[in-house]
Amino acid sequence: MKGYNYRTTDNDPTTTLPLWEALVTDAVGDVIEFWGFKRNHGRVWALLYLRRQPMSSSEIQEALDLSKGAVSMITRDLEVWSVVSRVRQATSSAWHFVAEVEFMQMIGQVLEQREGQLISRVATDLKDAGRLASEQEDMDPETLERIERMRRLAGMMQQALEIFTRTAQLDVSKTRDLL
Amino acid sequence: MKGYNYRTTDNDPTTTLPLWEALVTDAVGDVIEFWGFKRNHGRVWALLYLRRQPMSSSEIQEALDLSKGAVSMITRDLEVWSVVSRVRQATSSAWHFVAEVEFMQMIGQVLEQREGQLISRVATDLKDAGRLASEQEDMDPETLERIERMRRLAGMMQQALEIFTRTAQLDVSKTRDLL
DNA sequence: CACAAAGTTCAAAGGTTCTTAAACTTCGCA
DNA sequence: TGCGAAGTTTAAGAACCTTTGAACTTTGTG
Repeated sequence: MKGYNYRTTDNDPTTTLPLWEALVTDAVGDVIEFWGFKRNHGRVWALLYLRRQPMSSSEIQEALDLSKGAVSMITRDLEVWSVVSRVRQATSSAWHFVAEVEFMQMIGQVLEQREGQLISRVATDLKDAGRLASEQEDMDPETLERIERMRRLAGMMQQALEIFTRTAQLDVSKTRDLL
Repeated sequence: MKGYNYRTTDNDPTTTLPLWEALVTDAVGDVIEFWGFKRNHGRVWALLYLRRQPMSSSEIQEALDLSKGAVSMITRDLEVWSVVSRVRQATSSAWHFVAEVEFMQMIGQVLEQREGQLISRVATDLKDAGRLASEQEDMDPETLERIERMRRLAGMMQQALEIFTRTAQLDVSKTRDLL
């Protein structure tokens, strides 16, 4: 969808990350990007989920070829969304991160939030438009009807999207031990 | 979501387009942009739908403050997607455009196409990753299990999205005379 | 406390997408 | 056929998003 590529070094990344791990992290990165998040959000989560043991920022940074700042920002996002948590390791003074498994929940939450903002604004604007149009002198009633129909269509989209997010979450909880 | 603003002239666009029309076209533009299309696709369709009579390229251009090239490209897209059609007017040698009403159909089609491409690629990559990982010497079976679980999650997303697109189209056909 | 390591922030760089303007092509008509 | 209007294509540029890298702040430990 976006396809940014900021790799500055020409080093083969497989020298630090096995191909199979790269395939998995990139695949999850693609999926998460499709849903409107950043590719690296998915890559970091997938790496932590695969490794199954806490990783430090610098380990993540090296494995995925990211900058220190990027790892800081991405892990903070993932933590806010509750899909990653921060733990202490006895052997090190640095924070380590582990993957949580509630992945669809994050997607559903953010989609519903985005959708809500959009639809409420659109509904307001279309209502205003209808009011202003009806105040016009030589207004065709058919035009007013069309505005009203668009308003209903927007509401329908909202319902459909709501159904989707609920279904997606339900499917996950149905097979709760999937991840 | 995107929100580009290339308005070069500082002229008030309401001098050429009544406020209520601008509200409607912008609202539809916002919705369509949310679905991954360009804002101006929605604006042009909404204008044609509101006006209820064929409009020439230059009329669209002036009403929505677009360039000649932009109108050409946008109308071509809309025509390919069958949400706008091109007609001849007796009074003019120029093509005119009218809005079709199958709006959700276009969204559903394009979503399913995008989704299909993505999911099939992800499925392939995760399958490859699982195969490569299982060929490793000291591979933990639990890790293989996690790759397999991600593969299943991807399939689940596909199903959920499919349900959504079908539901959205179904809702429209149920109320087929909505628009 | 001091200092070193870890973590955060943000201006600037790098990359992608969209729009425009101008060159180019096609179409309608005399 | 030749001309002008209509329409299409595309290189250049504007706007936007993401990442980086360095300065800055916080944290842990002797």
